[in-house]
Amino acid sequence: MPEHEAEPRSRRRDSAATRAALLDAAAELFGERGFDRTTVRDIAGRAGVNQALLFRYFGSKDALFAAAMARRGRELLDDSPAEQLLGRVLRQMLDNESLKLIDHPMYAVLRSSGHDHAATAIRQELGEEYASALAALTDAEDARVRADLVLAWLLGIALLRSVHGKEPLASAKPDDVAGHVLRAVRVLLERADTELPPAE
Amino acid sequence: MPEHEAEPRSRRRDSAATRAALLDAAAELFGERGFDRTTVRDIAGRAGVNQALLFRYFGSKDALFAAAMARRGRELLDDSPAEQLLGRVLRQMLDNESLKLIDHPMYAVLRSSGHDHAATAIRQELGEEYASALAALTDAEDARVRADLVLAWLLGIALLRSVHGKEPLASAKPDDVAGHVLRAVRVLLERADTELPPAE
DNA sequence: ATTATCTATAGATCTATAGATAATGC
DNA sequence: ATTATCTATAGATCTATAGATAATGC
Repeated sequence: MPEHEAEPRSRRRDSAATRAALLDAAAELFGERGFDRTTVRDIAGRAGVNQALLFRYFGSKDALFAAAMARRGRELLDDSPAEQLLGRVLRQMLDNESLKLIDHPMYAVLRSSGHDHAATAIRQELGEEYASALAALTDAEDARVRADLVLAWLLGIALLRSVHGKEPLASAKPDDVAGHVLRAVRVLLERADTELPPAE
Repeated sequence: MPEHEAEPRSRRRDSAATRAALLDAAAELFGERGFDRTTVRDIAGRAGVNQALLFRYFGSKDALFAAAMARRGRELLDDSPAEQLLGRVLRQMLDNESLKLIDHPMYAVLRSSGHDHAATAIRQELGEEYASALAALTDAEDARVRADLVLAWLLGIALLRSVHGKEPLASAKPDDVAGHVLRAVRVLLERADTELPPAE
């Protein structure tokens, strides 16, 4: 009988796999509950390992938070040309079927905001990179301010939809929402080569 | 020597004043640090009273949170006609000089989002009322979705500015920011009688 | 032999309560 | 006498660590 790779807790001793499992579990839980409401035991439990290993591999809860944010945060950013970044982020955020992106660091940011975590530097870095990409879309003098406003909108929409479940926004059709946002953002980012999502 | 009314802790025994002091302190601290990072001892300390009184007057930390949110939340809403609501909220949010509005329940919401507090019902109520007021500004079929998007933008801007201190947005001139937002929002709320703030 | 994993627990919080103390009103 | 306020502490967490156990690699 061959080994089932997918079996949750039949892993051999494998420090790399354990580290990765802890990072996955941490990203999910911090995204769902925020830093304070997530205990190291929750994380270790979801990862299927003992809670002491978390400290062995990451040193502290704070350091694990930072590591979890750093890992996933740059994915979309690195893969997208500036012109398509906004549309892609919107589509990821709004895709109701697969709310799998709940482990995107954005949610951890939303639910853990305003404290001095080790992850503060990483959060700022990511914010700067998103803002830069968006600012490149306009020639306006205050491009960075305009870009920050777009970023703020994205965060606000994620907050209201996924964190607070505000209706009717939470159940609105993704294309409709993205259409509204992209149309309004054109007013902000003048050089209007941001593409709308397909009508149907 | 006459009594100094302003002296922090020279109050006579006055349960109403103590209750009010606890509510004030709670609104401020929940707004600054969020629910989890604010301890009942912090609140009692800022109010200048013993921590046991908090439980005597409110029963639990959760109930105090709810009471603090309920008290201030409806002020601006009740005082503003729908057409001016957005502009006023923006001006309050963006006024750099007086960041006194940090005790507005919006910040407590931003910093304590996503948990099942006793205040959840009140938060939802307030959200509905703001959304209704904004939805009244347009004739569009999906007025409520559009209104939610405006609300999301306001929350996102507050989040990025006051909670994360994102630059250059945090230091941008209030009129510039408000101008951008109101201009873009016109695209969403078609019946465009939302007034811009004075140029200077 | 090495090292991944687990057991057990120290030490530091934090909410909430029971009951004592002290200031007011009749 | 009433009631606002304070003292002291129970009980429940939660992070982090020290040291024991057990699975792998040579």
